[in-house]
Amino acid sequence: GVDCSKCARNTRAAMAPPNPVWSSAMHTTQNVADRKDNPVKSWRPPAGQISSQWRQTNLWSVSSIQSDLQQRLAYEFDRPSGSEKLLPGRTFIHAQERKFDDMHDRPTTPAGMNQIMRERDANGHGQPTNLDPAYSYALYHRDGPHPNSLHDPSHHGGENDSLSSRKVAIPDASTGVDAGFKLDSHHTAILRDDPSSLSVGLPSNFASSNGPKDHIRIAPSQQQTQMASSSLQKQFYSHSVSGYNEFQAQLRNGRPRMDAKARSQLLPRYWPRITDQELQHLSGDSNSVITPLFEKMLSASDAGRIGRLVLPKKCAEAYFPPISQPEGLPLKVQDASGKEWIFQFRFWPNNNSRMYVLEGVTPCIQSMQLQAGDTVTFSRTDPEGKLIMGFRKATNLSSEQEETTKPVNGAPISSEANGKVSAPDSSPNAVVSRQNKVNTESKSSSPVEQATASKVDTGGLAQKEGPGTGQSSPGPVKRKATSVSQKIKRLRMDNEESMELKITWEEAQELLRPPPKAPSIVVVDGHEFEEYEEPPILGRKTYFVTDQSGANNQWAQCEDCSKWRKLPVDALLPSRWTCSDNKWDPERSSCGPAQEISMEELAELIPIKAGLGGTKKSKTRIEADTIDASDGLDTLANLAILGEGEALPSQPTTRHPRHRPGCSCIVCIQPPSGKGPKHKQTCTCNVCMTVRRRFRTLMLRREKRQPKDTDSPRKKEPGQASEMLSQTVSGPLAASASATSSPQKANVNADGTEDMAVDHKTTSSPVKNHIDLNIQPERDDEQSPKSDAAGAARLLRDNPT
DNA sequence: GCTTCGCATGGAA
DNA sequence: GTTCCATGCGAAG
Repeated sequence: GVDCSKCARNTRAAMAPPNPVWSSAMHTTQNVADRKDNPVKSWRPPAGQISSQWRQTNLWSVSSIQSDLQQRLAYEFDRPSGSEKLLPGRTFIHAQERKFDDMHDRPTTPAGMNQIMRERDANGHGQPTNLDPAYSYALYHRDGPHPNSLHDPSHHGGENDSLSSRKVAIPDASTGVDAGFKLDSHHTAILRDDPSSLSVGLPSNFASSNGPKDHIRIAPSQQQTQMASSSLQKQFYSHSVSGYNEFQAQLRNGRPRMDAKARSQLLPRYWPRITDQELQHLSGDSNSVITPLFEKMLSASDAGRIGRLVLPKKCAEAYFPPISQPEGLPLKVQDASGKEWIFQFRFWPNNNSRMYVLEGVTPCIQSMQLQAGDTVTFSRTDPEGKLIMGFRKATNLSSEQEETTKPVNGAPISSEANGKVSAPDSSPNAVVSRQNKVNTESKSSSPVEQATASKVDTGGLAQKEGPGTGQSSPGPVKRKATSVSQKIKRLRMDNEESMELKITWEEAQELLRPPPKAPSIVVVDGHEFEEYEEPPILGRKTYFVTDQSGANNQWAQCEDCSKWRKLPVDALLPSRWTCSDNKWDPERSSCGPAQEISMEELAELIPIKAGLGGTKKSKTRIEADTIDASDGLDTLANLAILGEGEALPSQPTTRHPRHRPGCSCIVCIQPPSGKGPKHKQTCTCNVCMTVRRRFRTLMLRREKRQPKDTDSPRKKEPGQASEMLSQTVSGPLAASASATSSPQKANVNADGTEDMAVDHKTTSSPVKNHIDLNIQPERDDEQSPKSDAAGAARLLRDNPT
């Protein structure tokens, strides 16, 4: 609400044009050693100060027109919607750059950023500016390798995956969601006939529609992230990409303000993720164009007292002036408070390459109270060409919070800047930042690192060594911590996106329907894959039940009249579904006819609707479940809201943790109330086998808990447990099946309480005992006293008698 | 003995 | 296998 689009647009951010033409002769030759501890206060660009000279002699700035063009281009280039647009005039610029490239002796300069420029030229020359949201959305996601791409494949591993992975975009946002299936050829694949595959895909009815043994394999957990993120991205970019709020939200999410090709060249950890608030703060009242260049998380060495900040090679060569001598050049850098610092930009020969460093950064780092793990950002102002150094504290709520509210160098930050700060907790980054904080704290818990930190803390300012980066700590610890830090950062990048839409993948799964177009069957390694050329679409949420006769159905609610209609299990409903769409039951193909069964009966069938229609409260719940599914994204969002609501402690919980309608877990496949055929004692079906395995686990655990209680009759040998099992299990349905799928029965014997008692009895008289079918081995530790065997075991332990 | 400088080393990408 | 880069370490001041 406080964001000002006007201001934001003034603070133009841009993908940095790689290395403007630097000239070593333009830089001050003052001995940095003499001045690096004396930051220049109130620096004004007198005759040819570094940055302005860069610009004045920059071949990019041969005319004011071009300068203006560059500003404009910079802004457009940065637009998320135009991230890959190429700009008129770039041809000339490239030509100049190339010329410069040839002129300068930079023997060790790799392809680096110059390639980026050429690449851009090749890709985008002549490409018209196109701000069409859909178009730009597609562009934003089309990060796949370009035919002319020179990017290093290594840049696409790990950290970059979430951003570079190809995704399937659905043209019509109202009918589907980009599920982000990461498959070649933009295809969606469904694995068939693989009993080991995790059935977390489409609802079971979908499987049945495609063959009785079908399973949906959703391979990587990344899908959750991608689906959520891509959904939101679509919201942002497809629907109102030009709106500043969306833009701002995108920025808060920390996506890099840079060209996709630049991303492919620069390691992701150096992508500038500067926010508009930061930019606004950096630019102050001027109308300068702020061009984020890169950022770097400070290592222990960087933040230590040595005063050397190692610069990423490609960043240094791309954005800092070229240097041919190891001594390098003094660089003036302005911090967010306007204070000028002079660093020595130089390099060390290293393995036939160079290692670029900024020397003399200690005072600046200390002034900013930075430590290892924090991030410094480098930007450039246009047309002044000043280098701006910002920072982001790793432990603070958000970067904009940090830079706009915390005094820098003692200088209070303007209220204007403060006014632009959004509520930290409302932004996705808040969560992420909390994660960072946790990470930092956890890392600091290392005694070695703590000791190191205290040892290093000898500076005038409180300069504690950063988390896990004590300068003198043993190598392995330190390296490991550094690695962890990087991995955390990568995780954060993923999480930033996954937090954009609070819906779990499992929840989303319930809404996914196969695309209408029939799949082709591909056999890979003996497994049949259904390969869809289109991603799944969002459908209406339905509930899959097995009625008292054992028939499988699904139930859906009419969007108009809210009546529930029984449908065949293979019915695939669109996101908006009404009785008139009920082609399966002509008698109830309009809103007129009453429901086939009462709400009470329906409540019996739909476990998640605990107390459905039975109480006022439950009615409220079912009303709440009548979500507006007019749009797929809305459906997801509404579902997310519902999911959050259901997670509230005050809400009645279903008896099965994370129980999902339509799932095929041991609990959910049970007929309600113990009805239906009973399994034989020798049954080896999945349910019975699971029950046996669970029982064995339970017994083993109990033995571990009571290892010294040798007199206890409950102590059993593992073999005995198995033995008992064979005596005890007479089939899952005989074993308290009624407890498993009927919430209404939750308070009676068949629930976990009884299971506890049963369990207890089992130890003394196994033959008579039953097994709790609610118990799921993978959910041992969940807190569900009524249905959780672990809770039962705890009760048993606490009340051994 | 301490600090700084410059390069070397080796883990990670 | 190569490159990057965090940091170790010896030499010099």
